[in-house]
Amino acid sequence: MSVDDLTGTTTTRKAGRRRDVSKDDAILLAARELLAERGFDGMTMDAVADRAGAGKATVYRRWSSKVQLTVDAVVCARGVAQTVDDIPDTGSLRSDLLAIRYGRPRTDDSELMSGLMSAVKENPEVAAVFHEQFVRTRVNLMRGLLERAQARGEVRQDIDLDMVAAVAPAMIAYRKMVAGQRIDDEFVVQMIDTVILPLATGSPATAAPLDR
Amino acid sequence: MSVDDLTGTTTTRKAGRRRDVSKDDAILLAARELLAERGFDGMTMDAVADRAGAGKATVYRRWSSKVQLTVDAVVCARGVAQTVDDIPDTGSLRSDLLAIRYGRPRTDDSELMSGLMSAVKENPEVAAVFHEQFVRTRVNLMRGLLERAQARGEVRQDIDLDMVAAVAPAMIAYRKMVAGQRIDDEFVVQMIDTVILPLATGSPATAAPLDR
DNA sequence: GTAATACGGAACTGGTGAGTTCCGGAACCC
DNA sequence: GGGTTCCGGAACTCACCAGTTCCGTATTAC
Repeated sequence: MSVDDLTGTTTTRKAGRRRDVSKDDAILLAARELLAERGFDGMTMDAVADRAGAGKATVYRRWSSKVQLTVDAVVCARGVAQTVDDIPDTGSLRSDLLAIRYGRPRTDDSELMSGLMSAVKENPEVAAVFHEQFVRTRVNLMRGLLERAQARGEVRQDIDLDMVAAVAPAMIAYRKMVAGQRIDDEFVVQMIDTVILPLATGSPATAAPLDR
Repeated sequence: MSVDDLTGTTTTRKAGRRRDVSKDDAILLAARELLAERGFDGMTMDAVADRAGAGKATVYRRWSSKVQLTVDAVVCARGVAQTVDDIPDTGSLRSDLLAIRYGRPRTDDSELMSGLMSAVKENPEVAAVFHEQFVRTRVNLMRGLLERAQARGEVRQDIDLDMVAAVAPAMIAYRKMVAGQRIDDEFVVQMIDTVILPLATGSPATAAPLDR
């Protein structure tokens, strides 16, 4: 017996080897990588354990099923820029939009996204976390930036915010997952200049204020 | 022996029960339905045979593998409106766009599309027919309509045709497959009026010329 | 009729993957 | 050291599914 937890209640400090918490991260990372590389069906629990340098028993000691592990892995993959507040107000919508892209040090999560698609169809639990992570967050961010630009008087008042906010996420997801093409800077800049800005500001094709 | 084919050459008319060609269609239809309902992985050959009222042996007598059957099923699912020429020139881009939707008696193929996504990732043969059927065709159609409207002077000359042509397919695919929402007339009309037309014509939000 | 072929259905093979169990060993508390 | 818990690894069960084979029957040409 020992008194060692923060609430001050008496607990039993269990004897024996303690669980190696660093393995949690290794397993989650392996799961994310395999999800991105091979998709949900292609991600086998053996492969996850192998890549994490763990035994399959260790994985199942911490997560009760493949679905639970998948959900946790995706939840823990949170990107950097979640809300409007994470993007400093640069004073111009164009710069704000470009700034999103540079707040991304982590593993390309559009891969993760397409890897999850198959699981979304048949698993409501995965679908829920997927929707929260990859749909709501992105559209909300776009919407926030548009509203901020509207407040600055940069963007028309009469646009359909929800519709316009969905354009960029849709085009990026489409190019990546459906058309199977890369999302490079060139595409993103071109899309912002020829679609998003004209739509938001109502001005012509925004003849390239080239700052790159 | 008998002389019965159209070229007049002597052929051997085989004895025995003849292959029931109507079963080809039944099998292809069953495959398409199951593909749409359960996706590629969820479509089992047993289920296809069952639904078609055929034995599995009969299916394999006609298609050598699940992949081949899938490819044929998708190829045979061709929609009605393939090219610009199938859409009569109504004189207005808005009407042209709305006309696309009404040339569609067949089973909702956005379901088919999302059901195929998983197979696209890992099967190049499926990916090729998918791309031809669901990507190239749609963007080309959009591009054709835009060019026609440009020739009428209805659409700005300085827009990025490829980019703008991709917007509608992207938003529809995104809403359906990623966001998991329905594609109803309301959404399509709203998208046309608040995104596509403003983008193409450069005019404001096209204050609803309501003709429906 | 007879031989040939297609049919539906069922049984079968072989591979794969989720989840479980067991082992010898390592880490920890007392 | 002794008891306890975790570890990696391997072997296992169980279910599912692609593809094959076989059977009794139906259809056709001769």
